[in-house]
Amino acid sequence: MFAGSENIAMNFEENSVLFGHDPSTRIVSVELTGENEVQVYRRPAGGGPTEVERASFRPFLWLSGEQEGIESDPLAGGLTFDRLVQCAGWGDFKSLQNVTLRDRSGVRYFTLNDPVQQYLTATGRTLFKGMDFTELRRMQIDIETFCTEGYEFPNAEREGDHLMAIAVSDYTGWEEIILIDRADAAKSEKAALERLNAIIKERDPDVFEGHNFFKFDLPYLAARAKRHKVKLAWGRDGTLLTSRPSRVQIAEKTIHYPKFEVRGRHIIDTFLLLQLYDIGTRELESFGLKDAARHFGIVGGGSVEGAGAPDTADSETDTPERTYLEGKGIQWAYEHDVEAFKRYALEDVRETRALADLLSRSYFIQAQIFPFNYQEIPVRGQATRVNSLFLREYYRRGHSISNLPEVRNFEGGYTDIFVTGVAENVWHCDVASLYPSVMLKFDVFPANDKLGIFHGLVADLRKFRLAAKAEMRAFKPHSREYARINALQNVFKVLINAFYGYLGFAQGHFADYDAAARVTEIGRDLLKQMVAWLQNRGANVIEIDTDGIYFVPPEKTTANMLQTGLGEVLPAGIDIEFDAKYRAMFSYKAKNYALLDEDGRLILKGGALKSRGLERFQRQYLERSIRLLLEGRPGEVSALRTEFTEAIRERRWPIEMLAKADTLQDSLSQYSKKIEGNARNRSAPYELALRSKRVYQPGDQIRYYITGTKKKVSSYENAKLASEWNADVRDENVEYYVGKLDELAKKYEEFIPKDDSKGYKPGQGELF
DNA sequence: ACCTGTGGCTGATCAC
DNA sequence: GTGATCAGCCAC
Repeated sequence: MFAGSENIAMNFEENSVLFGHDPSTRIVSVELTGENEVQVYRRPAGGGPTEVERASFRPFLWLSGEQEGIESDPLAGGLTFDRLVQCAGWGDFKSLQNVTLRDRSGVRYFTLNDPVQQYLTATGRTLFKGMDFTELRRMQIDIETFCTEGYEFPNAEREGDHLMAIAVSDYTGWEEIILIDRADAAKSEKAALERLNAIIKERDPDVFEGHNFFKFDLPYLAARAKRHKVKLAWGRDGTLLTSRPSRVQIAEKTIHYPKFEVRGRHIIDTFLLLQLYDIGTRELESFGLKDAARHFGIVGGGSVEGAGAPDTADSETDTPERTYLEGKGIQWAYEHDVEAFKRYALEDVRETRALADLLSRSYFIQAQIFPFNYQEIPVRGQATRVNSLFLREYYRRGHSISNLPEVRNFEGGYTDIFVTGVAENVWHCDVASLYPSVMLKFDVFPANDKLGIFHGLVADLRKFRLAAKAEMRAFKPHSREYARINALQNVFKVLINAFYGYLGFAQGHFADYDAAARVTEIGRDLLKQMVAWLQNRGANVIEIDTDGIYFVPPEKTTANMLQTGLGEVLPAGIDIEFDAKYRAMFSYKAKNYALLDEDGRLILKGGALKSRGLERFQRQYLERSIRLLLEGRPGEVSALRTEFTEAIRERRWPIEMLAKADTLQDSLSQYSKKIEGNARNRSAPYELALRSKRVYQPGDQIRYYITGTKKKVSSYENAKLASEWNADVRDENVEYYVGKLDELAKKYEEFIPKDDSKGYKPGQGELF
């Protein structure tokens, strides 16, 4: 099928389409260092100083058709980009792109703007091959800052603000805290920055890790270094830390940040990794270091309990330091109890290290696969990563490249709801990896993929994943080997799913919208078949979404019977899993439901039930009332409502219960422009951000609450930042919040029977 | 100098 | 009041 696919069983890395065709090992970084020179940094096996290889490099671009005066080589296969232009150096490449080609209208070409991606694509090299994650020299940095009294946020440019400490640790467990002397802050701060420089030189890390590193620690350090005229020469070739504005797409959000870079090393921000992680789980309360540590069960010392199993909300992972400093603040400790201060600061780097242990492993593996520097991997989208595999293999084979697809809309998954209300004894089944299975079973692949890369990769990745999962079972769940293989099979899983998305990716050279539409169409048909089959057997189907079905089984049925029966009507290669049974389900609307599992755990799904856009009191009310409903105690709901109403009226709650958090999507200037042009309505978070002195950027969260006395107020005119709330004044709008609770309760009223007797009629359908 | 997809629900605002 | 539109967030 394609090179490397014959002998995949023994070693994943032998698949050259996936891992690149150059077997060079132990590369830790690649940098463009001259017009036609790259430096390749290597970690010798068994340790020792980092080695540097200087390699020559010819930048290239793809062209459609021969062009006068531009030397190019032909590429096979007859696709749009059928000529390859090799340049003498980076300067020539830029001028060819920005001057020569820009002036010639109608000439089609495309380039990779990242020189490292070009080099890795052309050579087939990737980072970290032959290395284990534990060999990566990771260094964590966390700063503590002194904020002048009367100000809420630290500001590196403000007179009186300064560093209090720089805490540093690394992958070996080594730690150092560099303390700044308050009595002579200026001199001491300069010395601290110089000490940091010395540490970096001495310990030679491959990676810097920090939490909110790009938006806080690094700009702060850079600003203080500038002030003291200290050069942050952190590069492996002695060059300086640099930065430029950049952005990253995280699900529906675009986050702007200053991208910092260091030659020969990588910078990883666990804040970013945390947000990427949360796309899949959506269960994090916030993206703060402490909340994340709590969520993952990271104890103050930085160790992880239960190998990253998320903890429950009430588990106690607070350390004495946190409890001690609660209320007093770290700044107080800095001035009055320096030992407690140091312990606290060290806790931060340890937590950062533990968080990076959990979250960065998958990007380490991906750096072995994709032609990007390690730092680039998390900020590139999934489909972009897939595209890079196509480009690398087609380049290697001297094959022409397809043009970008014609973008069009296509239908997605089948979603439906048959019954609303409460049901007992609910089962769930789904099709195992629906879209990949459909692609393989029904041969749905991109039409322009002449080399058959797509088919080969999806098939191989699936085999790898199954092999990895089998291999995993040989190890203890908390062992290092288990963690390594688990991370690997997870990367494969994510990657497999990315291939379907790639079909509908506007920037994918081999994307194919007809194929994407065909995949979803087959998926919808399969689901409809399953639903019909289940209904014919007497099952009561409640809700379905894309690849899964919730239903009440017919009497005297086992999951095995259903699985066998369904298996007979569905094509081979489409496998059904009956993966869960629930005591009860509350079906509300499409994609919105609650489940009570066998252990009494409540699972909420959907924006209406658990959106971050809901105020905390609404989320708590929903959680508690739905639990009552599912546990057959609906009669207690009205008491709950009274309890909440009174708490609001008597102003008993802290503002966190009432405040709402919104993410700014647009920049403030974009917002103002839209308002002026009547392109959008005013909204409270933006109005607050505009009024605030702080600089807000897209992706920043605003927590605010509503003031006033009338139930109906326009929120953008009556909003205040949660941080401006004063517990002694208590100006939250009681009528407004009681009104919100009333509306919420009303929405669910029809599902609550008058007494605790079971067997009431749900909204529609007839379950009981 | 960035970018996987579609489907669905809700709250806020505003024109009618 | 009501419907349309937008923004934000979520399921898969």
